[in-house]
Amino acid sequence: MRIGEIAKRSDCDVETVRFYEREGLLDVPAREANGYRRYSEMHLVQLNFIRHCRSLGMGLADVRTLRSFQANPELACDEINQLIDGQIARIHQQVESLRLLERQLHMLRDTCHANQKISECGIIRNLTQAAEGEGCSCHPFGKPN
Amino acid sequence: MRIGEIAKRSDCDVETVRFYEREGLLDVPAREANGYRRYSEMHLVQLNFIRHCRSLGMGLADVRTLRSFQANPELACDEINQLIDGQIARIHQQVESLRLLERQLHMLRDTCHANQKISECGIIRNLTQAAEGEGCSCHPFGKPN
DNA sequence: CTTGACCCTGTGGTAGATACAGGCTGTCAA
DNA sequence: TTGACAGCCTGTATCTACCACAGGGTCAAG
Repeated sequence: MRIGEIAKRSDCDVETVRFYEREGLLDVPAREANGYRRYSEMHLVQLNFIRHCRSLGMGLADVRTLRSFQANPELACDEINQLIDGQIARIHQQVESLRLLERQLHMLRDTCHANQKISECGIIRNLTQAAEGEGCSCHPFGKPN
Repeated sequence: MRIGEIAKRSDCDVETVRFYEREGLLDVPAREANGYRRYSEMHLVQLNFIRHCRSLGMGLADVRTLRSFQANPELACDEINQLIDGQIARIHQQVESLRLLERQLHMLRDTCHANQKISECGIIRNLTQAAEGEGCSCHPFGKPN
């Protein structure tokens, strides 16, 4: 199949397929006489594997690692477990900080309900006061990373 | 104060301060005779405001918008509410999809506990099978964005 | 007089794509 | 036959929000 078809069948962009090839994640395909890429079913499996890992939030470096593990089936799978555990920890961490963020935003939002002038807007006042180090009426803000 | 001090007092990097200036988020400071940037307390408030918004997960475009609102206190604050509401929706969305992701990763992790060979590893098998379109023993995987 | 901590500009890199520019190939209809 | 249009090619630039240099200037202390 050609690049347009494999892209459609794996639900991603044509440019993304070429990008994965450049990155060494997807095997280099054969070429037709006119220079067009010619993909096999194996490429489709590879591409779906990559997209699946990406949908689990893994970075391309992790995908590369998993693919090399696949290529060496005699190795022990401790490293795979570690990789997945690391991924779980990262995601958990992200969830926690985003939930905190969500609560902070709700509190901020509650400081302004009515349609009033900006000079009286609780949100702007809140954000500005925090910036002036005068504390904040709705919560103790965290520092950016 | 000089750039090193304002950076330290707003808990960010010197390069980041120059970056905000280039991006037009932080007012251009005066210069000393030797060319060094000279900041006032006003700049510190501006910088803290930016860092505070960033800590709430807002993008620099939103910060720019908020700063322009600050500069026009006679406007109604409907737009500010919309901006914050949009931010809340984005964060909520992110939390939800990450929580789903976390559950999926836990299920995936549960398919491999023992120290065994990769050829028998449930994780690799799971990821590969999903890629082959044979379904997945632990859950229905979502597609990447 | 040298060391070391600052500061300057400018450029390039990160992740994971996305979006062209500019050009070739292939197929269909008028 | 000609023209339109979709699809493919390479290569480069763009995006976010910075971080990390290189290569150089400035300044106070020892």
